[in-house]
Amino acid sequence: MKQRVSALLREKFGREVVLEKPKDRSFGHFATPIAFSLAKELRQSPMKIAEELASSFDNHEIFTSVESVKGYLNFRLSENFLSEYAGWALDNQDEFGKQEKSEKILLEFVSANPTGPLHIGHARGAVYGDTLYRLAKHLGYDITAEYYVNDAGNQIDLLGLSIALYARENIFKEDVEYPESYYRGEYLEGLAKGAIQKFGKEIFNDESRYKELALWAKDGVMEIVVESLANLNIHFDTFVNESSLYNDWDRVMDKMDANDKNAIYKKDDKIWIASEAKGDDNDRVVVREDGRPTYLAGDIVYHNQKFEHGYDHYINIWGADHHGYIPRVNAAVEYLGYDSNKLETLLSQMVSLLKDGEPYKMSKRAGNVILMSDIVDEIGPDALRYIFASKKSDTALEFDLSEFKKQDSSNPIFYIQYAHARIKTIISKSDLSEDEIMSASLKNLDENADSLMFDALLLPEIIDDAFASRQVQKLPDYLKALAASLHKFYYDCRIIGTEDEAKLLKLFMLVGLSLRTGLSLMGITAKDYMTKEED
RNA sequence: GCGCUCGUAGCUCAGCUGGAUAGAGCACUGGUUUGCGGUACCAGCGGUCACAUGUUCGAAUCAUGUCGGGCGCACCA
Repeated sequence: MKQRVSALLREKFGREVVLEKPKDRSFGHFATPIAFSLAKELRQSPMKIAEELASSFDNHEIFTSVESVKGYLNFRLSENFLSEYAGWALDNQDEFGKQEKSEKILLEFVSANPTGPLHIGHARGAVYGDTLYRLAKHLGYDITAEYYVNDAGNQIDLLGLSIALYARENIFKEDVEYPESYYRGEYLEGLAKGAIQKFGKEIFNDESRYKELALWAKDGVMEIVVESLANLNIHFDTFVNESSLYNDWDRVMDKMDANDKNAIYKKDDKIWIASEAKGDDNDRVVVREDGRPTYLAGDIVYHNQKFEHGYDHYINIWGADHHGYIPRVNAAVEYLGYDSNKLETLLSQMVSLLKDGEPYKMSKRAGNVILMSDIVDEIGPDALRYIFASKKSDTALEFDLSEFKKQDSSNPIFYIQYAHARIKTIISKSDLSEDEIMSASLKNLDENADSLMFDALLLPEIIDDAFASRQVQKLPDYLKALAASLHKFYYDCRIIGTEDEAKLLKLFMLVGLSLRTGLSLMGITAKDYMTKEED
């Protein structure tokens, strides 16, 4: 809708036109301050220019009126245009808001180490990534969701050690001495018991076998991770194991060297990448004195593999504490001969939780972290997804769990669901059949109904904008506002038994379509009725 | 110290490709249809958009600086 108007104006004026939604709907559906920018070039007052422009739109098929007010140009869409568009949307519900973008995108997110269950910070990146993924799919992008499994390095050794320590202390009741860092948490119990069955209990007393133990256990951890993500309706297309990459390292080094003979050099018996020349603060070690590649080496191979698969665009979602890492990866990408502008790294910031105004306590049982699955148990997957999708991902966030447990309008996810349920309920309450409703005309609506219809039809451009700007929160913001419009309309206007019953119900179906489509893009299933929870 | 980032109502946050009186929820105060789920709706209260300077017809939005908070600054991952 907006694209249509915007394209039309671009053609008419021969330039990009800033199109905005007026704060007050009485000004019209869209507005532009173009006259202000033209004023300087034309050396005329903005008011005069706006008036002239407005009158040039006489008898236009899309607009019923184009008015100039204080230098703004306000457009009101014709009811023909709006009602036809609404009718099309209802006839083609699966197509509503879809586009046919053709880019191939690789989206990497979560990528938490396979050493323990996901915590609340991971959940944010997971929800953010999955929402982007759903938006992109809807827009027609060929997008792949990928999880990078860091199944190599120290943390894997630590996993083996941690399981052994857990088993020796808690199962065999030995006195054990804990090192400075190790993993803790309830999940170790299942792994320890599984390991006894698989290997026998001797393995816990043989340090040389801890690696073997860890390599087996990481798959079990990944199962826990994948399952907890599935509970949030999040799924991945591909998993890439870090451990599988290192045998490609020599080839990748040669590739960088071939592209730029200064890319890789030896110093102090170590191999370095000259990342400083590409904007990093320092050069970085990629192979240690003893020949073991660093983590960065793995990531270089991984990104080389990504680019060799030939996507048009790459998106990484990382925890904000990794932001200092961006320049060195970009440097490597360039040394590999690829355009680092195609690699976009988005950050997901920290989360702190409150419950009834007090800081949420980390549980000892979980290992002094807040487990994602505990929060899901507490407020449900829908509320969790809503919270993380509704806040800008790259700024720190604090939220209170209790707000999302309430069963009333103060809880946004409840509020939106209730709007959808209201629509379903009233339609089932009406004596009219679906055919009768669908054949009604959406013309001659009063101002409030027209406004509601317009709001419902905005969904496609919200989707487009939310993905293009990577600002996923625009979608929940919109849904909340649409739900508010619906509730208000419902309150103000009687529907059943009036002569406009059919057309108003059709309007409601349209609103329901937008709500349902929007929710599904957030990985949330719309409810047809609300049940009151007793606790 | 350097880099990134944030600073908007008592609280949690939107708004930031510069544009018409600065928005929402919570909290607080008061109200609502002899009707479709009051699990809703309305109104009031509350802001020098951290501060300063600059650019502009116009700045919460852009630039520079100051102050304050967070994060990062490994051959860990």
